[in-house]
Amino acid sequence: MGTRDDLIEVATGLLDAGGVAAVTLREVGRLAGVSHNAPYKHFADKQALLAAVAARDLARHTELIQQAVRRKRSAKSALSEAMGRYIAWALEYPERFRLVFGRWTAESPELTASAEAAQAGLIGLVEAAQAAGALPAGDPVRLASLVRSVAHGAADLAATGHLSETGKGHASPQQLVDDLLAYLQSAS
Amino acid sequence: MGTRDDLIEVATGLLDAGGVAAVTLREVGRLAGVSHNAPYKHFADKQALLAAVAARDLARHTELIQQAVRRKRSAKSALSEAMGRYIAWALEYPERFRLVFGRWTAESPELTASAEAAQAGLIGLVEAAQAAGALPAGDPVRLASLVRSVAHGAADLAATGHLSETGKGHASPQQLVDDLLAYLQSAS
DNA sequence: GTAGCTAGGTTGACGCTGTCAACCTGATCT
DNA sequence: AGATCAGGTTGACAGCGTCAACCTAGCTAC
Repeated sequence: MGTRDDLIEVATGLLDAGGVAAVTLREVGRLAGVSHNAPYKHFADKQALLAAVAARDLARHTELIQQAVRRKRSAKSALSEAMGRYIAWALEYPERFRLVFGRWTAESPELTASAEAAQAGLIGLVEAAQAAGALPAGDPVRLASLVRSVAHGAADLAATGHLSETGKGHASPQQLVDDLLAYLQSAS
Repeated sequence: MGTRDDLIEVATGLLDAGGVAAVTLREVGRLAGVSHNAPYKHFADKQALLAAVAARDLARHTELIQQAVRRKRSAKSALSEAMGRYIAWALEYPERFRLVFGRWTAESPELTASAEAAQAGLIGLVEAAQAAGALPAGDPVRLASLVRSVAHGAADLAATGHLSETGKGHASPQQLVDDLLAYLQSAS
């Protein structure tokens, strides 16, 4: 039971339970039933293990979004749902979210590939929405960045508790994204 | 030279230089010319030291934004500049930015006070822009959250290198904010 | 003026961590 | 059969956060 995937699995559990600080190579080994140094046979580094966790999670999540999107008819509601899933993921697994979108010192090719695939999918959605008249014309890459920034920023602020600081008037991240899409439509 | 403010200063330097992992109580003490345990006379915890760093930085930065905004005439350009400073800060001191807007386990009253002041200032800017017809009507709190989400999301993505992943078509965070403001104006 | 309190500093220890080095073992290839 | 090697082991090391105990200068109360 000391396979590479086992270690990733165990590390993911620890990450969810206690944040990135709780992911310790020794504990990962212990929970996987191997010695404290066994992880070094699969990962050069603690960073490398975390990168593998992030890459697997990002890839799975990206695919999940794309599956859900394929079932939608309206380009606008597909965009909304894609961002909704992004946000829901960030709120349900904030530690994974923070890990995936944190600073990567050693670039993992696995990770960047996943990220690029996600980005490309989003741009496709934006182009479809533009063709349907739900979004204004203009560089779809730039428009996609705008939509993504709102979703990412709202999700991050919400996940860290910095959105509801005023106490009331609390708009959910999903509502903020939908607000943006509505404003964009009325500006197109 | 082992005063509380000295320790905060030293910790901030370490944070900028090598990330939050490089901030070690022992090194802080060493650089401040005191023993490895002296920081415990001023801070209960490493967390408490980091909270103090974040609180001071957030307060200074918030005031810097408000000063700059007071000099502006147009509400819209004031909003743009406020968000611009927010973004510039995030890009220049990404580690401080990440620290300030990360998850806070032990809530520091200093910190939440600063954050609330910043939020209130932004809401005031939005209301002024609405009165000037540069932003659509609607709940100013919600609109402020939207603007803040874009700025925060774009800044975070840019600071972590996740915005320019497509290689080209790179819109700067500031451009994204201005795009949003332009769309909002044409939708008002 | 002296006794006592206290803020701030010190040394030393503890367990935990990431990481390195050395050694072992069973399967696979020649 | 012998070599290679992926994968696992134990043991060590320095650095970390933290706790406990002790020290000391300066202020306060009497």
